[in-house]
Amino acid sequence: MARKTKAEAALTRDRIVTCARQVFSRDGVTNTSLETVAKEAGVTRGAVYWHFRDKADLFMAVRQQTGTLLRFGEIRTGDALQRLEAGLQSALERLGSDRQALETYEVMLWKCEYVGAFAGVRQDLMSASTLFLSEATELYAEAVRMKLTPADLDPALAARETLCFYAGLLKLWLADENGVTVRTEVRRLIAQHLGGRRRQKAV
Amino acid sequence: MARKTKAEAALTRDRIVTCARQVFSRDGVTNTSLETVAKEAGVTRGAVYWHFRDKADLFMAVRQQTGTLLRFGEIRTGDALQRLEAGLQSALERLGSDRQALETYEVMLWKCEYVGAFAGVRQDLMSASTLFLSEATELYAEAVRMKLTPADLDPALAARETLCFYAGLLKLWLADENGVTVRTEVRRLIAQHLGGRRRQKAV
DNA sequence: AACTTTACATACAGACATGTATGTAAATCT
DNA sequence: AGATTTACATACATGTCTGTATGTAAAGTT
Repeated sequence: MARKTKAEAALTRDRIVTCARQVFSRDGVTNTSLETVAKEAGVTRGAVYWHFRDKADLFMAVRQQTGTLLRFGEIRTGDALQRLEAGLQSALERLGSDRQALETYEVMLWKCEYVGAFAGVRQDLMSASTLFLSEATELYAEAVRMKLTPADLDPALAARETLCFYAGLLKLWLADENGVTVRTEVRRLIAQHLGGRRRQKAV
Repeated sequence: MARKTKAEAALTRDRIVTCARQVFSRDGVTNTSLETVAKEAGVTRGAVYWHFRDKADLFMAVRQQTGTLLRFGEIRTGDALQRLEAGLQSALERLGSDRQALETYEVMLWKCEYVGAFAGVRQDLMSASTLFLSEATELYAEAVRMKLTPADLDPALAARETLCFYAGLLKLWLADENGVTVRTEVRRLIAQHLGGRRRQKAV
């Protein structure tokens, strides 16, 4: 068969990643054969093995193609607590509107077994958590300095609690297709979570 | 081979479930063959297929053998907020001390793909969430009645936030083998989460 | 223009998993 | 005590997946 140009090859690679994401999110990572991914992408396993070492490698590419859902750095308006809230809100909104992000997180949180070659990926996720923690801790520290919160709020601890809240919210949101637990209340939930940090007026 | 008595058969079944849990938590559900489980339990696949219809059925048995981690009903001392806190604390403590519970939740949260025959299991988990919500909502409602919280606290919403917190905490706790995110701070985290609900003294 | 490398498709070999069918000796039932 | 069922072990039939080796025609290089 005719050899493709570099640009065409890049497109092929991208198609493989996109199809892998879709198939993974439908059938689960382990249950997906590279043959299925290849067929979906209109190529053979040869192409898949050319672009990726194995399934784990392909999975990494899926993650990278989507990137990070939550970036506090992109939020620039409002006080520290508002920026925290806006960060969470925009992450969850993206889940609802961005199909690629939805599929990727569905795979990562519900359709993947973090075992063997994938155990490293879990470490990766924990690194993301660490990053979240440092950003959120900094924001909470700023909130304390600005006296937005009670003075005794521990920024690191608050950040950890927010991380737990966020991790659980993501996972439950994805599973809550019928809107019985959290999906219909995301906005209020996030607002409440951050609102609880804010200094109370009185008793 | 000699037929076993009913009691012996029950022991065999139990051994299979126990070994399945261990192997699942080591290799992941999908990557585990029933042959491996059988060998580990000192039987053949024949025994496994006698006691369980297929792997999904066996997985259900693993879950049932361990049961629920969190039971607010068992907590009887303290006010409503304290009972909520004690429930969460005891659940997390059990993860640290009860190896069976640890393995089971490790499988459910990190080593299982909720796809195909397992999609139903995810619905099951959501039912558990619903149960959590109704219990927690009731406790928060009681807390409001007893004026332990600000009067405008919405019990249902607070319960949902606590559910998210709990779900994320479980998942992160399991992944945090090095204690870099939440494992070393669980007690304080839970205390803080519930403490945040309590009516503030003053500003 | 010849040479080399790329981007795949095709072919091959081996391993492994699943479900079912069948065999069987002892436990349980009547 | 004989008939029946149980609790498995064994055997079979089949499908599937992986990794690699090899082929190839055009893209890219010198």
